[in-house]
This record gives sequence, C-alpha cells and structure tokens, in this order.
Amino acid sequence: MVGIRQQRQQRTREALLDAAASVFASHGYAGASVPQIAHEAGVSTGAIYANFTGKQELFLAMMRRVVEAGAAARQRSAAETTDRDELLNRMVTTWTATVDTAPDIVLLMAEFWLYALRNPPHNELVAELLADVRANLAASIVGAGVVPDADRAGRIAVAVQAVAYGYAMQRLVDEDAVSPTQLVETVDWILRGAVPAR
Amino acid sequence: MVGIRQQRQQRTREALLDAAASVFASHGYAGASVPQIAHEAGVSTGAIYANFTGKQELFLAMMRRVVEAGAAARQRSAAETTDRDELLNRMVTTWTATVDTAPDIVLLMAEFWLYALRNPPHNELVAELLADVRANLAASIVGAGVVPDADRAGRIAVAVQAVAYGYAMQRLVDEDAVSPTQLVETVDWILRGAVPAR
DNA sequence: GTCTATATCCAGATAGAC
DNA sequence: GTCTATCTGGATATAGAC
Repeated sequence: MVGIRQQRQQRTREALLDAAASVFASHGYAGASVPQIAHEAGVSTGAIYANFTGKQELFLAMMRRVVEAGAAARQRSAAETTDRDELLNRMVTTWTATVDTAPDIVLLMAEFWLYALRNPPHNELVAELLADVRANLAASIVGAGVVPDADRAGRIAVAVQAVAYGYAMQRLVDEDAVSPTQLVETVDWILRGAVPAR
Repeated sequence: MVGIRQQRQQRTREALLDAAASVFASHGYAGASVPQIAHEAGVSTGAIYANFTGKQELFLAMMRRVVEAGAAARQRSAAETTDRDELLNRMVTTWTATVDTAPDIVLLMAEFWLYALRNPPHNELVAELLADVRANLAASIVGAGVVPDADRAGRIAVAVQAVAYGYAMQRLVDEDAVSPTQLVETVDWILRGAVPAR
C-alpha cells in the first residue's frame, strides 16, 4: 500500500522533473540553476537534494522521462501502420506537431545530445535513443510493405531520422524558411528515390 | 601603416578567438569560463576585457569568424560545379570531412543555434547563416542542371541541408550507426525522388 | 593593451531543526 | 522529506599599476 507520505514525495518529485524540463530547456544544462528549478517547482533548494544526488542526476532523470515518454508514444503509433501513404503521413505529422507545439522537447534533445558528446559515459544513452527511433521506423517501413529487405529499411530509417531533425533545426530558427509540407515532400522523395518504381 | 603594437594586439585577439572556439566547443556557452579561455590563449583574464566587452561579445565574435570562414569556403567550391554527380559528391564530401575531422565546428553550430533560440535578438543571424547555405546549394543545383526551376531547387536545398545536419547528429554520437556513404546514398535518393527520370 | 589584485555575486551543495 | 541557514568555491567583471 502506498502511504500518504510517499504520495506527497512522489508529487514533489514530479513537480521537480516538470520544473527541470522547463528550466533546462530555457537555459541549457550549465545555464540552469538548481535554486531556479526549486523555485519553479514551488519547493526549497534543499528539497532537490533530498530527491536527487544533485543537478546532474536531476537532469538525467528528467531526460530519461522524456525519452521514455517518446518511446511509449512511438510504440503506440507504430502498431497502427497499414500502407505506404499512411506511414508517410504518420511519420511526419507526429514530428511536425512536436516541433510546432512542444519545441522544448526538441531543445532538450539537442541539449542532451551536446551533454552526451561532452560526457562520453552518457554517449551511449543518446546513441540508444536514436537507434531505438530508427529501429521503430525501420519496422514500420517493412510493415507497410514499402520495401522487403530489412537492410534497406534500416538505411531509409537513417535518412528519415536525419531529415526530421534537420527540418526541426531549420524550422525552429525560422518558421518561414520551411513548412511542414516540405518535410512530407522530402520524405516522399526519399521513399521514391530508395524504392524506384519498376 | 600597421604599427607593431597593433600587430601584437591583433595576435592576442586571434589567440583569444581560437581559444574561445576550443573552450566554447568543449563546455558550451554557459559552461565555458572566461578565465579558462584566457588561460588557453596564454593571456590574463583582464586581457579579454581589453579586447571585448565581455563573454557574450567574445562568443559572438568567435561565431562570426566561424560563419564567415564557412561562407568563404562555400563560395570557393560552388564555383567548381559542373554536372550532377560531381555536385552530389562535392556537397557530401566537404560536409562528411568536417564532421569527421573538425567536429568542433558542428558542436559550435549547435551551441550557436541553441544560443540564438534562447536569445531571440540573435535568432536572425543563425537564420541568415542557414539561408545562405541553402541559397548556395540551390544555386549549385540549378548550375549543375539537376533541375530547371529555382523553386524546386530551393526545396531540394532545404532537404539536403536537413539530411546533412541530421547525419552529423547521428554520426557524432555513434559513428558506427551511419557511414559517409549513407549520406551520399540519401542525397542521391532525394535527387532521384525530386527529379524522377522521364 | 596587458597585467595583478580584488570586488561582488551567485552557483552547487550541506547541516541541522522540524 | 522538507525547510532555513550557511559554507565554499568560482564565476564575471573592474581598478589601478606598468
């Protein structure tokens, strides 16, 4: 049974993770301050150190939650794939929606990427995150019957993942420079180019 | 005429910009410290404030130099374009070489991108940088006769730029996950998809 | 313009009451 | 587990000698 104490602690933990996501996204890992996160979560600085060993662990715990939420969402939508056009649509719309309505997610991923490159031990976690996304894409591509062999599906997944992030980079800094339809178009080009009509 | 004093100052300025590039790449904007940059440049902390108004201006001056060096390099190589395959090769090899031999450039661009998103006034500079790269790509695409209309060339440029950065993101965090030949392949797919053989 | 020395501030993290 | 109060270190930036 879960006691009321543990419920309260669980709530401050969640509040801290939410606040951490917001503040780390706004100021980056090094630029974010522990007191500010505590303030935004409505708790004291000390409360952070009662729940996490420090700034680093708070950041990693927050990122892990973001990553897992994304993985769960992908699992759900991957099950619904049927044909090529629907796959194309699904791959693109979930990402463009994220970029436009939840840009913080993209900022956090970029921050996490930089953090991992600068702290090699955590490099692997980001590598796994990207690989997981690719594996999911590849499975959907095979599932939709776009291409028969898994090898080519994997290489298509690499390409799709690349354009997705590159699109976000361009769009977030200048939304007039690129539109969601251009991402659809590009992925369509890739699928056409990779699977030329006989 | 340039006096010896100005030469010496010019040299410390250059040394500071070099050191800034290295330290900002290693630790990010917020994570880098002014004393560390001064140390790496072999000068005192005070020398930085004699040449720049502070950390921010030093960072922006350093980034401006990086951006301009890249623009000059693009101008040079854009003049050499002839046919489609050579264009494909050129677009890809200069970038894969940068990613593999000078990853700091990529890190600095990512850092600058985040900095701009968090400091909207400077947003425009990054937007212009990306737009300049795209314009250069588009011109080369038209020049190589890949496609006649400038509009489609522009959209292809968006796609190529996106895959280039997305490729770097995947490769830097896990070099086994993606190879330079995959970037060539992807851009080839894009060109095929965008310009279907009649 | 460059140095040494320093002022000021705020970060991350801890101690101890409750 | 959470608070208040505090320790300690290092940050940005400046002052003044050379």
